[in-house]
Amino acid sequence: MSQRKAAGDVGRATIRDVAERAGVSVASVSRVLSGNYPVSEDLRRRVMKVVRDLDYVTNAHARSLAGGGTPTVAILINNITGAAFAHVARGVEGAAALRGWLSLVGTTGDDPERELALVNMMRQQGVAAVVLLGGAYDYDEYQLRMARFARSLDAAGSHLVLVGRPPLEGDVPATTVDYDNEGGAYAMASHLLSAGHRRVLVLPGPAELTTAQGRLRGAERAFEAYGVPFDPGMVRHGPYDDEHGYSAVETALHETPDFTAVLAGTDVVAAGAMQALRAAGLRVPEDVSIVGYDDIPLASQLTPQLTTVHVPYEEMGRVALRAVADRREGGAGRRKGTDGDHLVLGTHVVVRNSVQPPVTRR
Amino acid sequence: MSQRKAAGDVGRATIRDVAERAGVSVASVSRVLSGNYPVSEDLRRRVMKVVRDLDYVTNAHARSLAGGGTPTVAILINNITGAAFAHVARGVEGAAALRGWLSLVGTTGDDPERELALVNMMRQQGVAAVVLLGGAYDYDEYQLRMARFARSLDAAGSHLVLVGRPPLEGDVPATTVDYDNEGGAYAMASHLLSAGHRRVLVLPGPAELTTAQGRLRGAERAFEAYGVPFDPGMVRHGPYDDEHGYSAVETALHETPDFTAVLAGTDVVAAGAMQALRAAGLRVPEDVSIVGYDDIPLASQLTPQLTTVHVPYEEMGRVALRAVADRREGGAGRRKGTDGDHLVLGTHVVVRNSVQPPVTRR
DNA sequence: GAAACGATGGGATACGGTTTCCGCAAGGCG
DNA sequence: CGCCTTGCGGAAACCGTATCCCATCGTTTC
Repeated sequence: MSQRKAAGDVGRATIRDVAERAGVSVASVSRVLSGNYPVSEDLRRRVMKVVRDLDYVTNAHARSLAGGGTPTVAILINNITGAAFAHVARGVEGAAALRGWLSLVGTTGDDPERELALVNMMRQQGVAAVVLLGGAYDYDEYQLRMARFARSLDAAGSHLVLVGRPPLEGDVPATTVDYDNEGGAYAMASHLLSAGHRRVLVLPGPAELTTAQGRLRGAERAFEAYGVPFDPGMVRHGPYDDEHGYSAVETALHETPDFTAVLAGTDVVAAGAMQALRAAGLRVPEDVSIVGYDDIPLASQLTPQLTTVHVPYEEMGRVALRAVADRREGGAGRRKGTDGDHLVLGTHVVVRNSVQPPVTRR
Repeated sequence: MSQRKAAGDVGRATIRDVAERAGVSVASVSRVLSGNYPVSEDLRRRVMKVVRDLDYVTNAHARSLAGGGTPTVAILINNITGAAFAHVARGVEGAAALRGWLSLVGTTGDDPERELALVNMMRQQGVAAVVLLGGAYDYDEYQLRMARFARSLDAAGSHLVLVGRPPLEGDVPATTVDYDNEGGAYAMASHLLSAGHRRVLVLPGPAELTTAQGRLRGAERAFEAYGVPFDPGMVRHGPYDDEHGYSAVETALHETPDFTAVLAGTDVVAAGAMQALRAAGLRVPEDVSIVGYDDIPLASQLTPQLTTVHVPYEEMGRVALRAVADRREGGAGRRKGTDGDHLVLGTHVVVRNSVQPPVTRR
């Protein structure tokens, strides 16, 4: 089993092969390729010819070992299938590509364990930054582990960026790019209340997810501001998917059928809710109004088009990448000074056709 | 600017640091960590303690340089926002994670140039395989370049997998995982024809995309089989997005308003078409029937729920990964023999509520 | 015409691990 | 009691590239 340098070796060509074949030193080849050192035209031509002949490409691992290499951002996403996250990822990727950075997407499958494992894996890859997408889990232990990762990434010269979740507590070296989650929910609920709705079915999402908590809080605050008593019995937690929207409405129609509007924690949940109402013979928005959250493309494709809260997901992705890029430029200079560690982007209600003033029913 | 080993060095810890601090040799540390060599319990304990203290992780680049390292699959996707591709990606990632492989997603932004650039970049990364998602462009030059990449990936010990597009012509070392694209379109069109529709607006997608071509061909064959003349004037090409669906229907309502059904090349296009019909005061499916293609979640969230062609996207992703994994196991043994280079998965029509027999209109 | 200098190319070394080859100590057996 | 295994730790040789330092050669200047 001779491993090395068989005559007709099938492995990839190395810089040494190129050098040998061109009759020059490896240093010269490296210089021709990286271009940061003057080389004679003759040498360049000779080397490039061999490079083409051998179809040589430099080994990225070796390059980054030797100090060079392209900065890479890792994007950790719960579910590649989620439209909102996909938009953030696109924002990050676009901004990364602009700077010649590489980006890498990992999927956690909604599993906190896997998320932590991936962060670790990224650390091994020596990425410039890890961007974590989506709501955090509100367990103490989870938060603690996250903080530990932030510190250890920082120690390794990398950096943690949290997108779409609240910042970590305490003095943790992480950047957060967030949006006005609670404010959006407040505005959305106000929209419903000002249309005259009083009995509102609230489907905020999973109870342990920080985004769901914020959206619920925003709704509560709106009720308070309007002087309308908030009935906790009208809140139904559950996953961010259309099945939950469907089943929650189905159950509610039996248990508390007097609601005139549904405040969904997500456009997808709203879509499920809409199906359930229709299956029960109710019209939207004539009989029941519905609003969503996120403003993913689906929102405008539903019938009726969904009134929802617009979240600047793609912009958040761009901002997140810019944050880590800037921090890199700043370098050792002002490491601590201008932390600017918590950026918050605005949200706003997009009014479409899924809300009408309530009518007495049944 | 002293680079190396300052006392309070902030860089990541190396295996040498661990060895020194534990009072053992680097070899011992490596053995403890990789676990493929017997070590005494005492040694293991000592090393592990230091590893924890220093929060050490092995450098993935160095490891893969030295021959070890985790196999990595690169997934190249046109648009991370496209639901169908996202499902394939999820399939690949799931199967990869199962084997302990890493996966990496790159986005081409529908730009053939960038796609080729990314393939090259992946080659540098030394990935085990490159999975290319989505329809190919039907330019000769493009196909040729793809073939070249397939060969050069193969020469570098990697492998190209084409998913959801027809195989490359000639003797090219690439695996193709495809679905019965034309057959699905045939079945879908037949469904419409057997319901009695004769004047059908066809929105296959971009003319230069192979998937769109296949879907159009399937439809034509169905018309032929039913003995119904196929009117090329009813075909409108355009991008795979809802805007195209909307504007195409809008125009068609002026130019050829006698159609009783829309055969969309994609569920998203169907969604756009549905909006346009409704904006024109037409009901779906009472006045006009609509069918889509892909069966992404959107299809069942629309009102009415969309009759469409189910494509096993996630399964395709899994199959694709299995194909490269198997090929790796097979190793040098039977490199050429069992090529099994072209796998085709079945499609089927999913009947929902967007089709009705036609009624005379206007 | 010689010395100083700029432009280039080559050799050696570092990057952070893995792995092979050795050597030493302990244990088993005759 | 001595010799031969067996087990485990240490030194060194790579993996493929970038870069530092030095040698060389052709110019330019005094």
